[in-house]
Amino acid sequence: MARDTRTRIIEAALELFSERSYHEVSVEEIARKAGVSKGGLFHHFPSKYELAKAVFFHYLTQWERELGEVMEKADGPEERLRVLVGAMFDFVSQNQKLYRFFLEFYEESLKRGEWEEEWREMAERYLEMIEGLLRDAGVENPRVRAFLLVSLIDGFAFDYLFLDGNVSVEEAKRETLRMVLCR
Amino acid sequence: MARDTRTRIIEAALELFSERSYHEVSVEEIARKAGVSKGGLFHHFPSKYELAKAVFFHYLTQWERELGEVMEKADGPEERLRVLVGAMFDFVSQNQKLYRFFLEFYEESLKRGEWEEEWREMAERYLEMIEGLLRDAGVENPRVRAFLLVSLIDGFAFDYLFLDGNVSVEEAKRETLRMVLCR
Amino acid sequence: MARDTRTRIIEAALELFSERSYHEVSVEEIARKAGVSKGGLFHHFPSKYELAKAVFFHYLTQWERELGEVMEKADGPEERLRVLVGAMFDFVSQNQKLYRFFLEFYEESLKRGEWEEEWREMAERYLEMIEGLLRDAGVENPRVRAFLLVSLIDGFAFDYLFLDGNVSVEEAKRETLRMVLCR
Amino acid sequence: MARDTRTRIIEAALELFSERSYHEVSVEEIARKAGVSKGGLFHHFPSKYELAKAVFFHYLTQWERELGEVMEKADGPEERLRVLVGAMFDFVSQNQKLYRFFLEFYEESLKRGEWEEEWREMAERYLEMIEGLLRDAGVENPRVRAFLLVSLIDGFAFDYLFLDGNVSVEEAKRETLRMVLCR
DNA sequence: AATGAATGAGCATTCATTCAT
DNA sequence: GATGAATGAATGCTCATTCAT
Repeated sequence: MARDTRTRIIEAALELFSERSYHEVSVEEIARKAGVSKGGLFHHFPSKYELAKAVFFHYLTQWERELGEVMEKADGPEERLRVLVGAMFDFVSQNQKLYRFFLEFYEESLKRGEWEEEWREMAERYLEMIEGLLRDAGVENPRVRAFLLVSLIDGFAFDYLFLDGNVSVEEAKRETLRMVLCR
Repeated sequence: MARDTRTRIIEAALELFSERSYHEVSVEEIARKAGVSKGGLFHHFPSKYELAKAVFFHYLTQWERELGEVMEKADGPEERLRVLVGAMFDFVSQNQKLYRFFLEFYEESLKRGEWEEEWREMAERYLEMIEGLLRDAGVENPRVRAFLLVSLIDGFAFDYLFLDGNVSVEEAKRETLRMVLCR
Repeated sequence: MARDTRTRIIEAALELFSERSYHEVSVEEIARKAGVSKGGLFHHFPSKYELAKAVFFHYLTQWERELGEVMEKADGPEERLRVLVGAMFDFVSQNQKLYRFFLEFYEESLKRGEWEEEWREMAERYLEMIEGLLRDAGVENPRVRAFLLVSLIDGFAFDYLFLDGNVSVEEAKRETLRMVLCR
Repeated sequence: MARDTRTRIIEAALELFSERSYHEVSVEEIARKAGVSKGGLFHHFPSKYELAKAVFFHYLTQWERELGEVMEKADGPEERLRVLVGAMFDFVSQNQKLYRFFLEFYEESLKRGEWEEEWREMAERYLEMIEGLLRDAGVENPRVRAFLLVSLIDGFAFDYLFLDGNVSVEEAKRETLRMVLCR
């Protein structure tokens, strides 16, 4: 029951955070959508920020699991990279607004001076994984390229939101892969 | 005199919007910093949003002018592209937070259903300019690449803010250019 | 107009703080009583606590003025002491609840770590004045007695509130004076 | 077992009420400190106020017992008075904040319109005891003096909290005794 | 042009208390 | 006896905006 409510709240929050920004969504609204009272929500999460954190981790974990599954099936660095880039673009374009929430929460936590270590480590792990793939694929400067690939995806999430229709996701995947593997 | 006050407000707003997010900066604060009363500010700008718009255009215009000047001195598409990419990275890394405001305002205007023709045209002009350079440089799929280049820069602005130290801007310029020109 | 509102708020606050405790009186209530909106109240005072501070000083100043006037008319240390003790008891018994607010605010400021020099000095000045009178009257240990006299008044304010009917203020004045001047 | 929990709750509550004010200490906090659930606490006490009442009586009883023991050993009214005053000052200065809780609870109960009778009787008994000692010691107006002595102690509890360092407790005892016995 | 007093809706959070289990 | 999930009312405070002067 408790677990249920908690999950219901997280899901309601995610749905709302995906539509509007962190500051635009009120706790009241989340509670209403989850079918709990405001007090009930605060019984499960000590603050709006902590709720956002829970939402973030809930879906980050899920995303990491999905990514892992997809990549296991791929052979060789280039193929794995292709799968990775494909998954990243798919995620970004299918969860446009959710991605925005991720970036937004990222910032909010920075502002609170929380967590710098954890973020850095998480980002580092992520970057190193991509760097490894690029190195195995024989790319020069794999570190820099890994960083730029991540930037490209993050920026795409942003721009695709506003400029969509201009470019197809499939084309974007293909060109990105070509660019990133360029010798 | 009127002109002066207006400009002073815009400058104060920019400074604050460069440090904290749109919603975190209050009109009161902007007015105080500009040395005007709140009423005075609203005399010049009908709303906070319109002020943000003015700030945005003020600096966008300036940025376009600067970019134009720099690019005029460059010969040939590749050289011009090099100059352009260099200028974009410089701007982004030297005005990290300001860039965030640009993206933020971009969104705010979307929310208001104000993504008017004017803006689309601006973005289109920007993309076309880059697309033209890439085409002249003999790159395949110049349209997609132009979009991805812009995405890369936007994402870099975001990520560089949090992950800086990982990658040098100069290296980022070089690799980006190599990738974007990759045949 | 502004001054008017400010004063009206202070007066409304005082009236309420005299009836119920600091934490029991809500800002909303004060605003309503003063005929202002909550926002209006916060325009004049940045926080509930700062409003309380203003109330405190408003009446402290008034009390000091009144006390000064009364004491000027008295000759000789004993006579001045008699007048002082009389005024203190009168104030305390005529403004029972107000006195409670003073003590309460005193505490609140302590809690905020705001017991600044200013306050210590005020208390010191007060104690020294009484100490001086007692010394001039030839009392031993005038410092300790001054402190105990103040304590007695403060405690009387408290106890008189609950136990009144037991003791007449006039008798209390007379005995207090006798005790404090005891050789 | 039931008894144990009850006592544990009372002790936890006292400890917290000694540090912060009645309204600042939450039921949740008391429960946590006592190692009970909130529901468990409410199982033993129907409301926060009733818990406070229990705390109050628990310690009042203890205090009366201790005071009784100490005074039994003293001979003659003056000696007994000396012991009493000494014990009162010691208690007040060693349990500064606890004393505040007593006064605070006193008020809270007044506010609830509860108990006026009981308080009055308790206070009456207390005052009469002191009055008796003073009368036996040959003091004039023993009733008024008893009241003023109690006021002095109550006020001292308050002021000592803020102005300590100014006066030593031992000196305060001595002077108080001298004053109260003054003929 | 400019001031700043005033508004009102909105927000995150707290907390004593209830109740099904 | 005991738990802890849930409630709902209350609270201090923020802020873009309006308007009389």
